[in-house]
Amino acid sequence: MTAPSARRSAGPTLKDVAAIAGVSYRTVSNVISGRTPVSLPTRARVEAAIAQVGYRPQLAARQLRVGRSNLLTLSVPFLSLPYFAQLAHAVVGAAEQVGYDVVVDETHGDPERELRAASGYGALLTDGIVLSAMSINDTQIVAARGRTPLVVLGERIRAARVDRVVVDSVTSTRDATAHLIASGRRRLGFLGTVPDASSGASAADLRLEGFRTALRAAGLDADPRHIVAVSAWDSSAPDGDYSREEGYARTLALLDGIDGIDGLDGLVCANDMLAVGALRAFREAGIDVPRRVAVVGWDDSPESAFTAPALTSIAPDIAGIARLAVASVLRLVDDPRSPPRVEQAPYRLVRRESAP
Amino acid sequence: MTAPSARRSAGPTLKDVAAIAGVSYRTVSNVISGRTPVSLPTRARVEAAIAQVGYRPQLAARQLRVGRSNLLTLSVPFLSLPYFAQLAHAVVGAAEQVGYDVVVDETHGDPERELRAASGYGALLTDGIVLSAMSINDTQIVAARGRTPLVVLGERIRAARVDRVVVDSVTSTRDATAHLIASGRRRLGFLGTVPDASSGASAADLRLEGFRTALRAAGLDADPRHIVAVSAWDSSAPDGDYSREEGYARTLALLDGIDGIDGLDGLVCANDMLAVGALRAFREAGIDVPRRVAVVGWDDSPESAFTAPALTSIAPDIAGIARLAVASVLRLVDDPRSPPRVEQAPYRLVRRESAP
DNA sequence: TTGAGCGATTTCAACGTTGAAATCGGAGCG
DNA sequence: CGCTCCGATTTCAACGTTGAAATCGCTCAA
Repeated sequence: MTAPSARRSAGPTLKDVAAIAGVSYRTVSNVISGRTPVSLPTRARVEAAIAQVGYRPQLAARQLRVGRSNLLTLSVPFLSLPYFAQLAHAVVGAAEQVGYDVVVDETHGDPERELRAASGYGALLTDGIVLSAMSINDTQIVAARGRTPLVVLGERIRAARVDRVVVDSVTSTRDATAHLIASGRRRLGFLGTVPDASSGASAADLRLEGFRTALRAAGLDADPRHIVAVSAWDSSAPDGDYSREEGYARTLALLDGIDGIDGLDGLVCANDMLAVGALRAFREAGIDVPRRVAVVGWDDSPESAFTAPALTSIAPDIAGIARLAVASVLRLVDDPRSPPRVEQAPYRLVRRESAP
Repeated sequence: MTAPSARRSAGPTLKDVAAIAGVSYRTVSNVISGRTPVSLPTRARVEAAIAQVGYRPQLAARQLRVGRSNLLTLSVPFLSLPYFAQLAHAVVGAAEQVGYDVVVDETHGDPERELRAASGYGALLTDGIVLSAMSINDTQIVAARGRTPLVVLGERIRAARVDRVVVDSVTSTRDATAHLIASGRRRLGFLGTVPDASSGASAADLRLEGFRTALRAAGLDADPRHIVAVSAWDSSAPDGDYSREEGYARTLALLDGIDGIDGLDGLVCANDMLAVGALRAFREAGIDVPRRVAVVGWDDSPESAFTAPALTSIAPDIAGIARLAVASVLRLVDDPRSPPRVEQAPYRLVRRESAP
């Protein structure tokens, strides 16, 4: 005997409730929405009927009728990286505040998937998209963008052709670098440039720029051997290239260079994951942090207070980013022709043991 | 001048495409679904028209018609905890494999929010729910459960009244504890019981049970002072009580006891976050891990390979959990009357420096 | 006593899609 | 030459909800 073609779960509808309450189904709708006045006895009967049959509104029908889903899409490279996990946490929270749920998408940093996200996934489901892009630039985003409201996180280009929420990578990394210089470090390195030039000014590029800016301001220069790239985007890496593993491997390679670290006394990392890996490499090599080399990261990921030594890091205001992103995308939902804006979220330097 | 009542974004519909292609809108639908044969020239014209107007299917309408959304809900306590971030990553990936998107909800461990998740959120949106419950038990879940297919992650009760995917907490923690005993540890402690007895056998309780089982098997006994509870659920804690901060504070308190750690030579932690906090406390107190105290965690969170010392931990097969959970919930979607099952996901002990 | 006014309720239509079934048009066959 | 058959296409209705507007039933003022 084959399964009895369980076509629909056949939940109760407004009509079922209405039949029990002895009113028109429109009245049930009125009770639920609360926008139209309903007399007290009627409301009581309807609510009883709703409870009795266990009615639950069918959001698809509502969405079809009113043209809104109260859903947002959040697209990040890797939910498994602490920064993006924190971000998702904050976005889900911020969206909830305004009555929205969040659909999470992961791009793995894949340009094609990021473009697909920017273009709206080829279907209409959510009211807006918050995209944390890592492999595509403004031009590509503008070209791909569809009708769905879109807000992009992270910097690429100054020109405001897309709504963005950014944390100033140049200035923040300059501050972090200046902090090292102020504490007497003179031979600084940078870990985490991305060799792929095609994508334009990535966050890593901007952080490197901030690094150089601080050096220049102090009349210093960086040894090119101390500017360390991570590998290009690789879909096979489970967490991309801004990983602890990558930081560990690159730092080991740096130490294995013919001259060893050759006087390096400070290392600025493009993010905390790389810094965590670097810390381990230094620890294994018996290089004392911060005595011999000071290390700073970027993200202030939750584990940074617990690494050995605890990691000095740039702490972006992730909750602020999330709030701004959600507010921006909802502004676009309300008025699609609202001109693009770039919002800045604050950051601060959190000093811990690795660069006191 | 007020905004021109931007009622709908007015995207093109099947009818618009049909008008341009000179066919009925049903034919356009046929082209898109690909289930009904369409002649080559017609298909070409339709596809051109689709591209021309930038048509994108309205998922709400499809969902209303066919009764499915191809959406799943994942409900976790905190996306900001690595374990749940990993889980979300894995669930999103597993869902994508079968054509589903994932709506993420966070309960903060709040029993009310967990019940709301179990009951299906009072509205019909997604086809099924994967719930990682931390504060409610099987009985409560069964009582609250609504029509929406539900799969629960984590153990509570053996009786299979709800579909579950579990990793055996008792056995795995027994293994971890036995590993400490095998390496010569005799005075073991456990960090992370939850004092709240009302909720029944939580994961922490089961892990404690595994801990005791291993001791008993070795003819050992635990000093009650070495069984350390974390605080009860507290909505104000940003990451709940299984946090690095909590592990740090509780371990410090343990060290501050009148007798200090009093011979403690091994510590089993209910999860990696607590262990990371404990490692820091030991480090600050100058207590060598693993020489003086060996430490094991549970989760094998990504940072555990990079802590100082690297953390020995139980590694649940998170990808496996996710696959089983998605498969289970989809089985329920297909056949709501399918009897509840409990699926076991494997785990392994990953030996690192903290307990070699 | 009647009509205006108003809160409560109902009627009607539409949102965009797909399952089911009807229709169309040409190829193949007796 | 007419009939059947079958692939291609269209027609029809329905999914469950809400905006807009119509209607109902009452109170109150003239």
